Amino acid sequence: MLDVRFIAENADEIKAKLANRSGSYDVDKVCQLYSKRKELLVQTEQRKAMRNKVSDQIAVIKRNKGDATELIAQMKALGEEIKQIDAQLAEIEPMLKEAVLSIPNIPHESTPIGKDESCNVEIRRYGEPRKADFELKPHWEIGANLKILDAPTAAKITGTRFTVYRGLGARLERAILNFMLDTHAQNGYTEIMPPFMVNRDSMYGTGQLPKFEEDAFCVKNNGYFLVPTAEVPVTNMHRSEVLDAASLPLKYCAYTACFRAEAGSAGRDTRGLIRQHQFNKVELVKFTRPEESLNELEKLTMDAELILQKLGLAYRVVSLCTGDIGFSSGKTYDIEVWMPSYNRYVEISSCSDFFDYQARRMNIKFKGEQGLEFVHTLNGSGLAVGRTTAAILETYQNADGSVTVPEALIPYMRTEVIR
RNA sequence: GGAGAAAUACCCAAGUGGCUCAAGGGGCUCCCCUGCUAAGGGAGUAGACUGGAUAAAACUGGUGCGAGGGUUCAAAUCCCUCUUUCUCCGCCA
Repeated sequence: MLDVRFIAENADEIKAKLANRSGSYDVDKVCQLYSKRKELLVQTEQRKAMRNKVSDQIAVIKRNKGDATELIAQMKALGEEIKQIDAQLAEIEPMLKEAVLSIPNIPHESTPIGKDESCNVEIRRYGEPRKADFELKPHWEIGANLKILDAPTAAKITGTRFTVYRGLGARLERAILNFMLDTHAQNGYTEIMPPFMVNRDSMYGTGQLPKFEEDAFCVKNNGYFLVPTAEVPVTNMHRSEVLDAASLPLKYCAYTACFRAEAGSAGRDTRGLIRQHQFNKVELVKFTRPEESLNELEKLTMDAELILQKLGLAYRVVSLCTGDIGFSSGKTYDIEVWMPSYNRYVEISSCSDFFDYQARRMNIKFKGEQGLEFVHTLNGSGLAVGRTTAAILETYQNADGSVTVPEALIPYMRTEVIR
């Protein structure tokens, strides 16, 4: 979230910057509630100061066996006033919080301005899209033919948008995620295996709530949420902490299954591994000093790209425009892998710099030269495993229906061909 | 799931309604003493978050004893709910 005071004092500037985002946001509401709250706060605090002072006097009188009936009566009346004002405050506080939480991050000045994804800017490309002298099949057909991906069985045991991986398919998925974790660990990321369920506070911390509740799965028993991404548990590890400045930047990588309701995407990407209710992902998370965060975003993006390079998959990097970046993000690079069945680049990683937006929301600070400051948080997929599997099957497919295992994965697969 | 105990500052810990706007240790920081080290002596160690005031400060208010409510003129202290930890029982990969 943004600083309430900052919003109140820079309302016009903020409105102008948010106008480049998609959606509309009620900055005025924040300002109104803020000034109302401030007014009430001054009133109640003056009365509390009085009460504290007189209560001390009463204590002295009582100790000297004097009569304080009159003062106690006065304080009783004052207490009623305080209670009334506090009740009004208790009504306004959650409204103000809600209003502030519903304001998204301000796009960074280097984020291209534009209304939707057509205004995203391509930064660089790597590799060549796969070409072949036979007709390339989509991964769901390759997977079904090799009996390594089984959507009908998943539909039977669970429902649509789930997949059963079988045999070398299951091993391929596991090989990819192990390869990703090992590679990131070599680049200085500490491996984390977090809970796959989180509480409500964590969902607020990273911004999935309150606005996007319908996208998440909630467990009926205890109100926990299935993680939509490892970003949620991993970033929240340091919620309400003061980090050791010398330890920054903190770098974590984590594998989790990710669970998404995919509300509003009915009919899109219904075949294959591209859009599932449950998918595997390795996530990269960083906590940095403010002045280093943009540079760390570049490095994080390259760390994610390294996976695709080692796997020999063609991709491009795109800088998302103001209309397309996520709610909490100030700047985002998407990495898009070449997917032959789509005949275009498909998102496989989203690397974002949240600046101090999440840190303020989660109260994560470090002790800097100027005293306590909010850290900057960043994260990016490194990478979505299911989509990587899909890209490998399609890119490395052979005319006979078999799939060559990319060299980097052979130690993990213990075979050179899936047939 | 059941029963009991606990949660106070960096750590340990005292404190059952008003001279506690939290005692005392330890540790840490600085200073004194000393040729150096040890020992000894002194000072500091509740910050954090919010307000008011100011050109900016100095100054000043509120909240803070696991979290949130309540009782009271007044709560670390009494009551309720929740969380976490420990002990025992049950269940269990």
